[in-house]
Formats: sequence, C-alpha cells, structure tokens
Amino acid sequence: MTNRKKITIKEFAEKLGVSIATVSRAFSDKGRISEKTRQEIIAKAREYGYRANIHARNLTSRSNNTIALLFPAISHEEPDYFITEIMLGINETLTKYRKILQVHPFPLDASEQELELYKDYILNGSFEGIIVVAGARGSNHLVSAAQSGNIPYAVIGHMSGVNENSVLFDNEYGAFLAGKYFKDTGRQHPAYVGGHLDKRKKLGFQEGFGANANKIIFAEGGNSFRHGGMALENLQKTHPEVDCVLCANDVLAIGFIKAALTRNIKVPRDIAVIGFDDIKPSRYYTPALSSVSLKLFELGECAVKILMQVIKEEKPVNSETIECDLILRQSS
Amino acid sequence: MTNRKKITIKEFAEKLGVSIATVSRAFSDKGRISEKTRQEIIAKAREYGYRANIHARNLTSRSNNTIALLFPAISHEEPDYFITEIMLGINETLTKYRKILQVHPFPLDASEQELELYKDYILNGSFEGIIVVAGARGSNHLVSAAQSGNIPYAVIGHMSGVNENSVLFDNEYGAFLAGKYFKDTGRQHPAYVGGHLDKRKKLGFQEGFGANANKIIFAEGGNSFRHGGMALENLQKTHPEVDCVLCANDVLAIGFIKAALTRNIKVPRDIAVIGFDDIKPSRYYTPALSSVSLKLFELGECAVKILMQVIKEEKPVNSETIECDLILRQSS
DNA sequence: ATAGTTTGCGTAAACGTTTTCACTTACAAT
DNA sequence: ATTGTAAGTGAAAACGTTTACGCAAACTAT
Repeated sequence: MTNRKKITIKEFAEKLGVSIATVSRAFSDKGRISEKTRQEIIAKAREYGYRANIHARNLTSRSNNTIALLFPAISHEEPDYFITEIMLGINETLTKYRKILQVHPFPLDASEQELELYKDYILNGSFEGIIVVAGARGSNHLVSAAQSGNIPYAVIGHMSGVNENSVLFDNEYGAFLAGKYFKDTGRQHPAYVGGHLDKRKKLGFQEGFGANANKIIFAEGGNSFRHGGMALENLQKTHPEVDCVLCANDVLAIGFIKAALTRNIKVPRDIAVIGFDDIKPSRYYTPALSSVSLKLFELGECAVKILMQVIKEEKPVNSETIECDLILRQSS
Repeated sequence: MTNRKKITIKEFAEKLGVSIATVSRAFSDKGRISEKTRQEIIAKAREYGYRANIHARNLTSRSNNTIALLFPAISHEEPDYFITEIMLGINETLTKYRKILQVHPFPLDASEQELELYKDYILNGSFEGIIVVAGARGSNHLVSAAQSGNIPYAVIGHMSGVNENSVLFDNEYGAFLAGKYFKDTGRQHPAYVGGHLDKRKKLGFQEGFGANANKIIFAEGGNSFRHGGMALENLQKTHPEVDCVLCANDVLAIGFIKAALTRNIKVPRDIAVIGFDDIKPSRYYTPALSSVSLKLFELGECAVKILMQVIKEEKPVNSETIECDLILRQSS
C-alpha cells in the first residue's frame, strides 16, 4: 500500500536534526552515543519506518552474514531426506550466530558446465563461508574452488583429498556395532549390501563379526529402493544360507526387506536386517527398521561450529568425528 | 594460499590502462563497448583474478537476486519431508531465473518474540521476495509483514486472509477421488481421520462418497505417527464397523496402519486406507500406501512463477491451483 | 582555577560498484 | 569539404551505509 520509497539515513537524520553518524551509531553497538538519544532515534525510526539499507551495510562490513550449504540432490524423483535433518541442524545453529542460510542443491553427476556454474557461485562469494556435503562426483571440485578463492569452508562427510575442516561419521564403528550384534545374537551367515566405495562400513562390519569375518558375503547394491530388492534376489540365488544383512543405507534396507517379504521370507526370523542412516521414516516401517543412526542434526550443528572457527581463526581446523548409535527395532 | 586482498575495479582498471566504467561495461550487457575490448578485459580479469564485488553490485542494483523461503519446521525430532521436495522444485526453477535461495525454517508454534525475529528478517529485506509455506500458527503474520513492507511474496497452501499470490492444492478434489474410490469398490462404512481445520478434505471426501455421505465418521487426529495409532484405537472402540479410512496425511496413515496390523486387522481387507500427500517413503511401506498425491515439485515451480510475476508486474496476481492425483497402491 | 580525561556528536572519507553525461573519433551521407 | 550520426570511452556522481578523526562540552582530579 504505502508505496513511498524507503527513507534513507540521510533523509531520516535531517528530519531528526542529527547527523547520519549518530543515526548509524544508534543501531550499532560500536560508537559512542548517549542512551537517551539512542532511544529517541529508535523510537523515531519506528515512526518513520526507517530501516538501514542492508546492501549498503553489507558493502561497508564486507559481509552479508550468510552461509551457503551445497549438497548433492539426487533428483526430484528421489529426494534425499537425509539432507533435511542436516539442514535443520545447520540452520538452528546458524541462528545462534545470527547467520542466514542459503542453499544450493547440486546434481549428483554435474556436467563440466554445471560445475563451473557452482564454482562461480562460490567464487563470487555472496557469503561468509560454505558448507559442502560430500557425496556427489563434483564435491571436491567445489572445495578446491573454495580453497583457491580463500573462502572459509567446512565439509560434511568424508571427501578424498580433504583432511581438515570436516565432520566425519564414524561409519566404521557403526558397522562394527551391527556386526557384533549379529554375532552376539547367534547369526551364522552374514552379508553386506552396499556400494564398493564404502570400504569403511565393510571393514567395521567384518571386525564386529569377529572370528568368522571371512565368511561375510558382499553383495553389490546402489543406494535406491530398487537396488535393495535386486540384492535380495541375487543373494537368494547365490547364497540362500545368509541369515543377517547390513545394508549401507536405509532405503536399500527397506527395498531388501520388501523383496524378502514378497518371497515370504520372514524378517527378522529368516534374515535379520540392519540399515544405515536411521532416517526418520525407517521407524514407521513394518517391521520397524533397525539402523545405525548418524545423528544428522548434531552433524549439522558440528559443521557450523567448525566453519565458524575457520572464519574466526582464519586457518583450517581439525576434523571432528560424530559417533554412531545402533538403534535396534523389529527388523533384527 | 594467495592471501592477497582481492583486487578492486579501480586497481584492475589502472593496470589495464582503461577506465573503471569500461571494466564495468565488460561484465554487464548494458552500456556500449566494443567486442574486442570486452574480450581483452575478460581475459585479463581471469589472469588477475578480478571479480566484481558482489556487495557493491547489490548496492547499486538494489537487489541481491535472492529469494527467501519460509517454511514451518516441526522440530528436528520430526522433520517435515514434505518440504524437501518443494524446496527442490523451487530451487530448480529459481536457477532458471538466476536467483539464489535462502531458507528460514520457522517454528510451528513461534512465540511472540520469535515471530518478531522473523518479521525483522522480512522487513530488513535481504532478498527480492519471499515464499511462505502455510501451516504454522504465525504464517499469516509473516505475510502481513511482507504486505506492510511492500515486499513481493507468494504463498504455498491455503492461508486465512490471503487470496492472492497463492499456490493452492486442490485438496477437496483429491479427497473427492478417495471418497469416490471407496464407494466404487463397495466399502460401506467410511471414516475420515484428521484435524478439524481441514474442512475441505472432509467436504471433498463426503461428496465423493455420495449418497451415504452422512454416514462418514470423523476421527480427530493430529499430524503425527502417534496420532494415527490413537485414531485406530478410538475407532475400534466407537465404530468397529468402519471399513475404509481417509487420513489427512501420510504419516498419520502409516501410524494408523501400523496400529491396525498390530491388532491383527488386515489392510486393506478389513480396512482400506488412503493417505494424503504421497510423500516418497509411502510407497516403500508394507503395504505400500495409497495416497492423494500433491505434486510437490510442481507446487514449488508454480510458487516461483507467481513470485516472479509479482516482482515484475509490481502488483498481486491471481492464485493458482495445483491438481491432485489419487495414487493407488496396496493399502486400499 | 587549571589541566586532563571522558563523553557525545558532526564532518567527511571510505566501501566498490553502476550509470549518466559529455566528449572524441570514425564513418556515412550530402 | 561539411554536416550528421553512431560508437567507444572516461570523469564524476550516484547508491546508502560505517567509521576515523576532530572538536566542543562536561565532567574529574589536582
């Protein structure tokens, strides 16, 4: 309605009969100003609808108090719910630092061109720092860009070539817990379903299972529901004796269980299944999925703390590792 | 590594022996400049690492090409996956307009103080416009703030008092489809589980069921998994004859089904269940959930288009309605 | 009373761009 | 040759803040 142009500090100061410096000081906590005039100015500001122009502020302060989050987005057909929780953790923590969150989902398999686009975003630097979630093919190029442009960054997850500023999940330990649980509950024929890149999960699983570790069957499985079903089918053909399975992620596990139920294989009686990530929906499945929980919210929280430290100290900081829990439900 | 301060347009222009105006023109597509010098400048810019300061740009252009998304976040205990898909739709569309997305999850039940904080964000206006997702108690206060501050906005979902700039879901029609399906498949005793605010869903459901509409049982249910279970328990006590149920959202439906299975009530044999929203995980449940699908990605897309129109035309535009589909799976 | 310190405020110079305006030069039309 | 038009460039004025510096007034300590 009030289509009046926004009032500037100069016009506002003139109306009040003070200098623009005084007005500026009324809204900052730096310069010297009497409490009395500050209150008066703040009151008048409300009356006249004066608000400092944010762009001018950003120019002088050389910052817009914004942090960018770059994360892999599979596609809208199969969004990664994983990220929602991390994002909420990040946001809640950023708010404490009075920072704003800007998001850049980027393709899992970005083309050279697309990658340039994202690098540009980074180097144009409309933010104080970035948080990159590992997982996409191009992730490390983004981090390189940040490094070369001297832009503060933090990384969530393991990324090859990056040893600092990272929040890592202790996947190995999580898988260890799963292996140990299967052994302790008397399972005899373990299998692991997941991508071949996830060495640490395999390793931990083997360690946990202990003595019989060499018996573990590895089944290739991507990271989709469909892959889980395929893994079950394959295992039934090649190793029908398998009686417990660790899946590299929850969706995979759900797909696996669904295929098993379809074949009238009982879970957990015939095969016990444990997933990875403990995404929220997992607990609602029937049977409710046991899973290695990643504490995603904490992950986001930790990433922000690391980034803030990097910004403050102007040098890289040590990576941190977030522990995993084994959440036991009906599927194991 | 190169901790050298970033070079400014003035320094850069001096090195090249041209004026700053010319440099500026080389990177914009407005003023007149010969193609030859433009290319030279762009080449040199790469060499010297010159990039226009984004804050100064924003100051002169009075925009930072950023759009803010405000959405209700239940809490990190129960994130709303709903939003992920909308966000991806919004982001993908924004990218086409070369805009950047900023996110502000805000509490479902914000205190007066928190609300002020969000209003401040809005009025300080570090963006070109905002998209508000309806659903939280304070949502309409945020829209009011935008209106009073003359800030372009678009709304996703129905919000009381807001008739323009909105993307609406045709919930009524979706519920109609569910009601009709139940009638057509010979169900006799329908129930609706959901909050009392969602009048349109109830209404559509009744219409769809037709003649016997007055027989429909309404069961109060919030929007959590737990509420779904409670609804089942209550219905069993008060109306054990119910043989088909429309739930106001998927999580509710999943909770309902889980409770039914626990009591050894077969779904869909004894009770057919249809959910609402068709969130991605629903298809993975056992039994896979039938649901009224909201086309969330399109929703986001549409919201952006509306907002861009509002920004361009500098006046409100008509609301649009996104249709629903009934996706039939195993639970009905 | 006097010198020294503190407090409150104003002037003016940044901050790093974009853009208007005016000025050359080049070229086309007479 | 002369005028008119267009193209390319530069000087300087915005854009709306923050802040360094300077100065007067008001305290404090001698």
